[in-house]
Formats: sequence, C-alpha cells, structure tokens
Amino acid sequence: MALDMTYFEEMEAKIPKGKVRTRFAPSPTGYMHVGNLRTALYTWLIARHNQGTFILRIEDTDQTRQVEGATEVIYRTLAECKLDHDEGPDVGGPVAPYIQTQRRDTYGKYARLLVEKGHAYYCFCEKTESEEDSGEFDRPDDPCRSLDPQEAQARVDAGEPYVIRQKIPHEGTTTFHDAIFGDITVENKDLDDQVLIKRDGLPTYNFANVIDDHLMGITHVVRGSEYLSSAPKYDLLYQAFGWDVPTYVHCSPVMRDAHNKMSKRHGDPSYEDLKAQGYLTPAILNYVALLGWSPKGELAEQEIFSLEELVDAFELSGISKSPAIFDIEKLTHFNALYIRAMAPEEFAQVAEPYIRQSVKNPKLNVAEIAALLQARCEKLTDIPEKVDFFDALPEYDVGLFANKKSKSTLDSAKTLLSAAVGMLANLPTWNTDMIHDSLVGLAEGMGFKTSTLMWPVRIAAAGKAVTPGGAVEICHILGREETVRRLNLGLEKLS
RNA sequence: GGCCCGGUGGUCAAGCGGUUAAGACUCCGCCCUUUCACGGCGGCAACACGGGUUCGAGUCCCGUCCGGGUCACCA
Repeated sequence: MALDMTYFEEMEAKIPKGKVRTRFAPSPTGYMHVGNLRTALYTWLIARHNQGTFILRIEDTDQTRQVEGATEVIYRTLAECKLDHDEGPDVGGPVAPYIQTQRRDTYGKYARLLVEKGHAYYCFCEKTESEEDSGEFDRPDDPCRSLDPQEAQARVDAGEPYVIRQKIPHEGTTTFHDAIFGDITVENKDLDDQVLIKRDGLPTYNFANVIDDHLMGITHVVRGSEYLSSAPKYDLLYQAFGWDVPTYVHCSPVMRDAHNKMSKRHGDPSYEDLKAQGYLTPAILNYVALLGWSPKGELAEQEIFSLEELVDAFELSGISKSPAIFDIEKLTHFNALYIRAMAPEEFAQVAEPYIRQSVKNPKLNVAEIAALLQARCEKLTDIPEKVDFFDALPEYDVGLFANKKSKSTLDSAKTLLSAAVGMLANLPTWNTDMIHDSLVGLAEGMGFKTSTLMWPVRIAAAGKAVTPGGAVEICHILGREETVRRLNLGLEKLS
C-alpha cells in the first residue's frame, strides 16, 4: 500500500511560519512540581519576549500513567500564574488537535514515511526487558534492521505485532546545537535504534515530540537537561525528514539538595502545596524564574520582577548550565517582600481568612489587625498564631511583667498598670492617638521611661511577650471595655 | 561501566584575560524603637585540585577529583 503524499503536503501547509512559537508539553501524570512550573514559565517567557505564540500540548501517550484530574491541575496552575496559552486543547488553534492521543494516526503515517525513506524499520522482536547484566555494554545488532523491506511489509500485512525503530547510522558523528550548552557532538555508534512506534501503535515520547514540534511549527524546544542525551537522535530524525531543527533550550534541573531533584516522592512541594503553605503566586513565580536564570547587564542586581518585567528582561543567555537548589528560605524572603509591597487593603483582603482562623470575635477589626501583620509575616500561614490573643487572653505567668530591656520590674509594673487602668477607663475618646499620647504623658509624669509603662500594659493586654503591634494598637483593637478588663486581670496577678 | 554535561561563599548568583571577586538569602553585631517585626548601617564567608598558554587566568587548554544526566515498547 502506497503512502498518500498529499496528506503530508496538507499537514505541511498548515504549519504557521515566521513567528516564535513555543510549547509547554506536560504529560498529565501528576501535579505541577516546581521544575515543571519553571519550564512552563521559561517557555512562556520566550514566546512573550519575542511577541510569539505560546501553545499548550498534552502528552498522554503513556496509557499506563494517566492520572485523573491531572490536566485540570495544569490548566488551573497556568491560569493562576497568568501563563496564558494562545493555542491548546481548550482553545483550539490552526494545528489542532493538541492532545497526542488524538493525533495517533499522524504518528503512524510519518513513521511509515520514514520506513519508506529507509530511516526506520519494522522490528518483530519480542519485547526486550532491560537487561540487568551490567557487564555487557555492546548491544547486539537488531536482526530486523537488515530484514528485506518486502518481507517485513508482508509480515506487517499478515498482522504480526511490531514496533518501528529508527535506523541510526553506525558510522560518523552527529552534532547538535543547544542554546544553553552550545554544540555537542556524539558518535553515532553510541546511539541506539530507538523505538518510534510502540507495539500498541502509539508513538514514544521522543517520536511524538519531533512530529508534533515540527507540525506545530515550534521554534524553541524548552525541556529538562535529562533530554540532552536523546537530542542527537532528534537531529537525525529531523534530518531524515528533511526538516529544520528547532532551537533546543535544555534547562538543568531544580534540585532539593546537592544530589536529588525536587520530587513528589521526597515530599517536595508542588505549586499548589506552596500556595497552601501561604506563599503568593507572584512571589513563587519571581523566585522560580531566578532559579537557573539571571538577568544581564543593568538588571543583574535586580531580584524583584513582575511577570511583565520578566517578559522584557528574559534572555536565553541568562539561563544557567548547572542545577540550582531550591531554597525555601529565600522563597520565604521573596514572599515577605511581596506581602510588604501589597496595598494595605489588598493585604487585608488576602489576610482576612487567616486572621479569622483564630480571631472569631466579629467586633474585632480585621483591617486594623491586618495592618499590624503586614510587616510581620513572611507567609500567610504565619498569621493565625500571631493574633490568637485578640480572641482569648492566654494563660501567662506574672514573671512576664519583668523585662530588663524595658526596665520593667514587678513593682513598677504594678504601679504603672494601676495608673494606666484608671486613666484609660476615663479617656474621652478611644482612638490610637489619644491612647498613645495619654500613656506617654502618664509615664513622663510619673518619671518613667515610656517603654517601662508600655511593657506591662502590652503584657496585660496580650498575655504574651511577643506580639504584632505595640500596647497602643492592641488596646485600641481590643476596645476600651476589654482592655480595662484585661489590665485589671493583670493587676490581680501582680497583687 | 560507556557516552554527555556541570563545578564562584552554606544557598541563588554577577563575572566573558587585568575588579579591593558584585548583589541577594541565611547567620552575627550595631542603630531605630513601645515587645517583635519593618527600615538603616556594618560584619563573617567563595573561584574543587594539579599542570600548561599568557606580561597577566575564576575567565582559555589538558589532566585529576567530585557531582549530575543517560544508556526503556516512561515521559
């Protein structure tokens, strides 16, 4: 049966040309780990930096590893991160479909084309299990490689199971170019005749990639450096078809420590985990962008980048060759910076649910509490334990009233607290300025340092040594009645 | 084991033949201060090792060591 060449011509005619086109091509096998997110980000940045097109393609050729809901996580993550795609399964596009299992026929046709051209062959050998004998490194030549094409075709027509393998030259070398690593040359004899079409008729990852990347007009192939060693086989495939080779962008992995990649297995956080841990999406993206990439020139010292700024600044030459260890402490620092940079109202909004986890009393002003928190939390999840005392005065020891830095002793605390209660109970207006000025005035009038008075007031009001905000803010938030009640309780302790 | 890639402070990193080897995180000290933070100032700390090339090498070459990847009908 002869191949229908018009099919290939039609496919070829659909390929968009002239613009940068990149693709994020996850396999729906799990969740978005940090390395994945970074790959998506870099891929998107290359497209946007060059006013190009960003495509989402789902690589689901492994039937045995489908995970339910995995594609939804991908869509959701990209959307939350604002890594919008121009083409994809959900939005369509000129080279649809964008799900590999729906392109099944295409791969078979191209594989047969390759067989016809003499760059691939049918192989009828039994499934080879990975041979454990590590002593032997010379792979025996596949007998099917030299089978007569007529005979092979006859066996295929007879329904015998087969795979299609790439026929790689035994002689010579192959040199491919990578935007990060430069030119890399390998001996062809070190390359094996990899499977292109599996026994189940579906393509292998490597083959599907080449076909789809070409047919979708992809100009920059961004992927992990673990694919570096299969890149020469890709080049050979492109050559066999007579196609232009895209620009390879191989990125070194994001590591959990010096020896291991980030992985679900080790319990390393995914994007969603990080969010649940109180990290902000823009902070995560900003940090992840800098893990393995750094800006050049003028911008070399800048660390804080919005997505828009990244689009401007992103250059392939800034991508690092060596792996980068994910440092949660530095991410935390970025997160803190992002929190502090938020408008107060915006922060109050995102902080509210966390504040309400421990502050149930509806009379307490959330915005006011949030204002105390903004410079004092690095993650949103830090919030609940910091503000629990607003709802309920914790048990505390009378010894807390003594503090040498504030020059507060149990005696001074008793004297000052007593005076403070009386004064606060009769303040004409309950606002922070009034509370502040009268407290400061009181201390001065009694010949004490301000801090010597503020310390016991705050301890009595909050019941803990470390609090967000000072005595004045805490008293104001609690309200006069509750403040007076708590201060009197403190006085009792001191008696 | 073969092949490929990498190696600047604990971490992220700038550096592109001549620099006192940036900057950030962490840690420490000081200042500010109403506790804690924030903010400001200062400090500790690095070119894996050995040979070349060169007037001069973190920067170029070779070797060693260390680390990673790959050698699937997984991606």
